[in-house]
Amino acid sequence: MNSAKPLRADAQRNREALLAKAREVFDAGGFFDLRFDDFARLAGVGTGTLYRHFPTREALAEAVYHEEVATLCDRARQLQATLPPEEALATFLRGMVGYMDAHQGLARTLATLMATGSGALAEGSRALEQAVTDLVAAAVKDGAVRDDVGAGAVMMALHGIGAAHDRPGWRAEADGVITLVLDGLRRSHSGDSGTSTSAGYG
Amino acid sequence: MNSAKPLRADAQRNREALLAKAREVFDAGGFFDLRFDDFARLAGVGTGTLYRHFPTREALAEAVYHEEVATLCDRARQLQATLPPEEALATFLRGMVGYMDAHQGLARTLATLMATGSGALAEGSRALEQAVTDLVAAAVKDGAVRDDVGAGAVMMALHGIGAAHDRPGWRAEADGVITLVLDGLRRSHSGDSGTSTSAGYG
DNA sequence: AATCGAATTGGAGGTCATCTCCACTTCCCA
DNA sequence: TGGGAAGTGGAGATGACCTCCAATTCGATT
Repeated sequence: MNSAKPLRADAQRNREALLAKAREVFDAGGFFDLRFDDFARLAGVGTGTLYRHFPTREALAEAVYHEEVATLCDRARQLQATLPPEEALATFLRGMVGYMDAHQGLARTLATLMATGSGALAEGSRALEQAVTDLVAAAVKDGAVRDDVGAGAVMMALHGIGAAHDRPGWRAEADGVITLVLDGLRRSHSGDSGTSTSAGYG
Repeated sequence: MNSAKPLRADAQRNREALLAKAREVFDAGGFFDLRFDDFARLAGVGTGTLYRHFPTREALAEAVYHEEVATLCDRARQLQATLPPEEALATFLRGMVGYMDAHQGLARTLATLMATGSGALAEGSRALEQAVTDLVAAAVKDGAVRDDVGAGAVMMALHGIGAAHDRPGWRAEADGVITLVLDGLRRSHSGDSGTSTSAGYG
């Protein structure tokens, strides 16, 4: 996956400096308020260098995001290996909220990128989604969770939590969403939840 | 609420033209791909006029959004007046999904504006949230719905649904989220849902 | 260690969307 | 119908984004 070309020493150094500064700015939440040119200066390189390493703002975000996602995915696998399925899922989702709480700036940045539809996060998103899908699948197989609602719904809920990072009572409400999702998932697939599709808006 | 100054006839006409064209572009989903100046031309007015009426892109969005939200809020009140609380809530949420499905471009635009944190939607958001809050409150009072998770959580879920408008299986997954939320809400507030807050990420 | 080709740098300047400004036009009241 | 206030629109200033290439730095070779 990560291949092709051994970077020269100074290039490597600059790349590192850019990533480090980017992570810093991300967590501060000011990623989109900063002129991209100024960001280069902040990191101590010229604009040309910045653009050489990261052709767009999104590419830079993707690079940072990548590491974070890798951490989260590892955590998911670890939970899945050590806890009963339902508990693994619950712990992971609760943990995601905690993670976002601790990295609000990142959450904001990601939400913006998502909404912008940049597509730069496609790979990372897929990785995270795969982790969630696996957790849900295991819980379903275990019989602990209904099978008529896909993991995509859980992703949407997480997405909403991240996107709403700036609401006043964020943490409590985010925990509330997770509670609803988990309790909703646990409910044995009883007949009528009223999945009728037409309500006449329009 | 809408007060202060009686617009001159031509001004009124231009304003109308701008709003009409805006609604058109919104639903087509291309609101952010269009140069703002070109939009003025599209509507048949000069850029100066556009900026006079709507100082920013967001202001224009807000103006369009306003009418849509009013419709939705009316619908909510109507449901609340004619259906039992729980059913009113369920019908409203299902209806929201249907509405977004029918207005995907609008959904995308709103999601982008939300994430951008423009704040332009603050008023409309509050109105919608009030409607949801009322629906939930009624259902809680009726005993049909748990009282330990606020309406904010439901808003977050809706937010997530809107923000993810471009996912492949959107409609099915969106319905899934609503199902989870409704079933989660119905569940009698049983002791442990594991609302522990620290899972050791960050 | 000194040389040289190749990789990398960095910032000056081109490009383009946003927004302002004001000379002109349109409207409406007396 | 005339006067003046309200509104118009587009030319051009502003500023962010990105490209390009002369100068520099690296590291392999002798």
